[in-house]
Order: sequence, then C-alpha cells, then structure tokens
Amino acid sequence: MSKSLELEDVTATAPCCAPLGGPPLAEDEAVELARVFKALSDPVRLRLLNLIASSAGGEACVCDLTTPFDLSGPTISHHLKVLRQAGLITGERRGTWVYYRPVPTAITRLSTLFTLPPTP
Amino acid sequence: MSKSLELEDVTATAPCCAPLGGPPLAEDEAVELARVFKALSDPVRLRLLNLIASSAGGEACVCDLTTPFDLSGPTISHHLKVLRQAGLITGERRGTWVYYRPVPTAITRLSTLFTLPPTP
DNA sequence: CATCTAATTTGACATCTATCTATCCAGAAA
DNA sequence: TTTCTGGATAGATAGATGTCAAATTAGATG
Repeated sequence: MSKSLELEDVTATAPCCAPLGGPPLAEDEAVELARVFKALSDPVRLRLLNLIASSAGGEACVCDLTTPFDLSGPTISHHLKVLRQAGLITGERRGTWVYYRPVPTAITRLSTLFTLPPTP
Repeated sequence: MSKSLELEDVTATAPCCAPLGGPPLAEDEAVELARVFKALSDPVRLRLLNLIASSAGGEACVCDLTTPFDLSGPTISHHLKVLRQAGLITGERRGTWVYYRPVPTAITRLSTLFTLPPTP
C-alpha cells in the first residue's frame, strides 16, 4: 500500500482532455472524469480547493483549513482525502503540520474540457 | 410549478464565474456549483452530455441517446433530468420526439473556473 | 521515556443516489 | 375515439456518501 500521505492519484492513469463537444468519451475516460467531478460535487470540498488554490505561497496548512468551517476535524480530513485521491491536490507533512497545494495540471485540463467551439 | 419539460434551472439564480484561484467562494456559490458538478459526477451523464454537445445540428433526440447505453429508458430519462436541473442542457418536444441541446453559457463558465494564474 | 498537539483512520448512522419495473402522459395515426 | 409509441414519473431497493465521536499515528518537546 501507499504510505499515508502519498496520493493515490486517479488522474495519473488517464490523460483525457478533449472538449465535451469533441469525439465521444470512452467509458474509461468517463469513469475517471466522473470521479474527479464527484470530488468537486460537495460545497465544502469546493471551498477547500478554493482556499488552497488561492493561498499565498501556493499552499495551505490544514490548521488554517479547519477553522473556516463549522465541521469536525475528521470531516475536513475526509474531504481533503477525497480531493487528494481525485488528484486535485497533494499533501506534504513538514514537522507538525501538513500542507496542501493544488495540482495545476489536473485543474487546468478541466478548463479545456468545457471549451465549446464557437457557434457558426 | 413548471410544466413538465421546462428547466428548473439552478444556475439561473447564481452567476458565479471567478476562477478557483480567485476570491473566496461564498457558501451559496459553492452550494450551487456543487450541484452542477454533482450532475457531472456520473459516467453515464458525462457521456450523455458529450453525445449531446457533439451532435450535428446542436441537438440530439432522446431516441438516439438510449441505444448507446446498456440501461433502461427510465434511467436515461432520470439522468437527462439531472443534467437539465443543473442547467447544463435543455429539452424540447417536437411532435413525437424530444430533443436535447447543451446550454453553452452554463458550460463555458466552468471553463473559466478552472483557469489558474500562471506561476510566476 | 512520557506527554502534548496536529492530523488521519476507524466504525457507526442517517441520508442520498442509481437502477429497475410498473404506470402514466403526450402526440400521431388509424 | 381508440390505439400505438416515445418519453417521463412513481415507487422500491441496494449501495454510496457526509458527518461525528473515539481511537490511532507522527512529530515535537519536556
């Protein structure tokens, strides 16, 4: 098994990047993409990713990610794990604290997904 | 109430478009966005949206959306409803058949969401 | 070593979701 | 009107998900 904080990155196996208006999605691609969107389908996780992605220094300490929410520590930890397993963020432990940062390639590729051809 | 096929569009109420790396998402925006991503968090719905968005003529008949899947009619109907309620597609009945088309503004705004500032 | 703190994991529980079958509705065509 | 067909709705069920309290792990510090 992977060690605690290492990312079991789902996106690593499937490239996928063609826009939704493009060629038909293969079943595998659809399954993998769906997992990423499932990670984004919760308000708390969206705000967490937003907090992390907008943090000065490009990373955020978990200790700063817990206070903005009216939720228990384990729940925040759970949501961070989901985002991690979707390949959207990575976590690193430095001393006592754990820092999370976004994975730019994983986020940027979603941008191209929603690019539509100009209506002629 | 709205009549059968009219879209109870969720996105109509919330604009929201700033990139994830931008200012903090308000709780309401996060909730609304999460609903859109929940609609995208299923492989079947992703492939449906892909089929619809890539259809010649800009629309697809439900009759053509059922056959590619090994699922019952009602299940496909359910998934189309979820996409409709998320504001991602609209449906229109013409005679015997129902045609679905993508909602470009709803899709395009997601593209900007995932735009990250260049790392300096 | 013992202790303290930050964070994750475990286990439980209520709620939500994808799917099916059966039924219903809306037009078209007898 | 009656009948047929495409599609949506209703109701049921197995499985997934968000949440918390309690237990656990990883470093730091005494």
